[in-house]
Amino acid sequence: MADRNALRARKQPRQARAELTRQRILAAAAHVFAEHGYAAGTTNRIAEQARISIGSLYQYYPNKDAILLELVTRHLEAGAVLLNEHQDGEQPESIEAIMRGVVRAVIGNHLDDPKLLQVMMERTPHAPELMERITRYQRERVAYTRDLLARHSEVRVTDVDVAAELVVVTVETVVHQLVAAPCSVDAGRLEDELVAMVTRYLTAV
Amino acid sequence: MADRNALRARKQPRQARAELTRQRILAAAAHVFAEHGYAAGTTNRIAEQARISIGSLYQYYPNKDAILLELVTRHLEAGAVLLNEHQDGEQPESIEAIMRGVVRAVIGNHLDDPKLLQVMMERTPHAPELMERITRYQRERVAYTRDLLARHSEVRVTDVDVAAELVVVTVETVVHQLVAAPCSVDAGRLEDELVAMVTRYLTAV
DNA sequence: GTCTATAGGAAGATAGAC
DNA sequence: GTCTATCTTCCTATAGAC
Repeated sequence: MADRNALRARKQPRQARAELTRQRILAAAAHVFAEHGYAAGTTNRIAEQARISIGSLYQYYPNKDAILLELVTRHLEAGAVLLNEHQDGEQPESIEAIMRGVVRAVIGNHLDDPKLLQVMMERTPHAPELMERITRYQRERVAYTRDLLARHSEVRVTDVDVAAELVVVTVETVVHQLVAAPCSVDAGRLEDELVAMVTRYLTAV
Repeated sequence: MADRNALRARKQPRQARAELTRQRILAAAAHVFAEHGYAAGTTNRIAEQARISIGSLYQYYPNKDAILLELVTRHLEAGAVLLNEHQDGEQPESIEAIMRGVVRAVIGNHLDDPKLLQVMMERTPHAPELMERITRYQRERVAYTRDLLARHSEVRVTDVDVAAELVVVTVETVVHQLVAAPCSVDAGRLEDELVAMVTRYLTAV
């Protein structure tokens, strides 16, 4: 009994430290990838930024892609959380209000680190596991949007499948562009107009 | 006189051959980049595909990025040509017809090699010359679109600057996505709906 | 002008001491 | 469990023969 407690007392701190180290590596990787890109964001630099040795890094992650994969996974999870938060207000809303919520959520999830997002996007075609995860996430969002459009009385489009695909792709990619490239016109205005565009598309007579 | 003609006779074939070799290198590079990506699309592979030695390749291009830069330049030029072709029919057209022409032109310019396009996009943030060229091209298209919207009587948007930026970004990025990722729904339908979306946005009362 | 051979350098990942 | 030192690999670019 006393032995078991002693064992637990020793083991738990170790696992907690390990989890903390993983977090440090992820945070360091996010920083390094954002600053240098994927190729120049070397594992040595990541280890240095995390203040651990390169040998230790490879004890927590088997290779460089695995680090990026976990970053992407967390990014998608955060996105899902933001979207669900907004869905929780279940009162019947206008299409415009719903679309504004979606656009805000997507912007919110991308705003903190646009350059890291760039790296994720540029690496996706080359890492099958990454590709598969992002594709699946996108499919879920399209399916959810399809149901939303099918149910909502304001929606006038003939083919909800095509419309859902178009709306999801449009919001995602346009937001990517807008947060990545600080363009000449005001960002707030562009948000308004993006919402207006998809709303008019979905509700036009 | 005879000497000059002899010189010309010798020189011209050489320049023609040289230009041909450059073309071969570009074609090979397009193929290799599309198949392997930028990093794994090595200069050795490009030379091999072009059936010349690596040493010869470096006599025509100073480095790897210069090859990609010329590919991008030609891609943008081809895009400009396609867009201008459609503008030549100067009869007053509906916004929908104009937008359909633009979307068709962008799709046409991207359809032949979506994967090469991916490589161009992924490399752009890391090569300043590339970035600058693409940014300039985009600015020109936004300016042109702004004037078009300002003149056209069907257009109802309040701020043509914001609208032009949004429309250009939307068409470009959505088309990129759609040609890159063969998605579940029909491509032709998506083209129609993309046209419908921007048209309804621009002409909504 | 085209080639072969290689310099020169950097990156990912591992071995083995502690 | 963490570190240092290094192995292996591979790429860009060049030198120098022909």
